[in-house]
Amino acid sequence: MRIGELGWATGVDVETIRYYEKAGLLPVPARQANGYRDYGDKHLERLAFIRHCRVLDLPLVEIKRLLELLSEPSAACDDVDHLIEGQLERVRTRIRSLRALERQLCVLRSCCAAPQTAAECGILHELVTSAHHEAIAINRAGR
Amino acid sequence: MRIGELGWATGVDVETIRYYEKAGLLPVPARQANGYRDYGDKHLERLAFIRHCRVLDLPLVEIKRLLELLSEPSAACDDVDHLIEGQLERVRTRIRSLRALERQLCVLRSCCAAPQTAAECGILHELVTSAHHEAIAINRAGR
DNA sequence: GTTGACCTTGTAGCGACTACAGGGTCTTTA
DNA sequence: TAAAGACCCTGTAGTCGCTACAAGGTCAAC
Repeated sequence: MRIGELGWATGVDVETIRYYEKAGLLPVPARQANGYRDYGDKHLERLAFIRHCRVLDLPLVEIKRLLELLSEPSAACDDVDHLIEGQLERVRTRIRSLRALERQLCVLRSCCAAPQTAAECGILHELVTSAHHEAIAINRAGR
Repeated sequence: MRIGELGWATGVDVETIRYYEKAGLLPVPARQANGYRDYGDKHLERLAFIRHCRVLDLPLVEIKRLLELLSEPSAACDDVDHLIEGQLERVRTRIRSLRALERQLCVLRSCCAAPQTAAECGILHELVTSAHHEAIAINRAGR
């Protein structure tokens, strides 16, 4: 099948497919007589795998490693554990960080009482004040 | 003060400060006789503001808008509400997405029973299977 | 004078795409 | 047959927000 069909089958943009090929994630495919790329089931399965890993937010370099392990059936699979554990930890850290950010934004939003001018804006006032306090704190902490 | 001192006072890297200046977030500063940038309190406060907004994960383009509003005291501040609401919504969406991702990764991690080879790896097996099912689902949904 | 910290401008790179530009191929329709 | 539109190709550049050089200048301390 041609690249558009592969993209249609996997939900991956054709330009992204070409990018993955260039990045070494997808093997160079055969070509039709007119120069068009010609993909088979192997590419389809491999690209679906890559996409699934991307949905899991795994970086390409780690996806590459997983693909290597898939092609080395006798290799030890502790790398796989480590990759997934690492990713899980990153996700958890990010959730905590975003939770804190959500709380801050909620506080900030509550500074807004009613439509008014920028000069009277509670949110802007709070942003400026918080920034000022943070700069002072940095100075005290010796950054 | 020179750029290093400004960076020290705000916790922002000197290269990032120069980047912000180039991006139009910071006004072009005065220069000392030796060509070094010379910053005053105005720049300090402004950069602290920018940094604080970055901590809130606001994109630079929105920070720029907020800075504009700060310099137009008579402008209506509903833009500020919109920016903060928008950011809050983005953060919440991202949290939900990461939560789902966390659950997936936990399921995936539980596929790992013991150290074994890649051929027997429960995680890899699950990744491949899930990718396959997703590709089929995409076909059914007409993507 | 030397050394090391700091400064300058300009360019390039990171990660993961995404969007052209310029040109070729193929099918359908008038 | 020609035109139009969809699809394809390679190569380059851009997005976002930094971050890291390269090459060279400035300054203070030793």
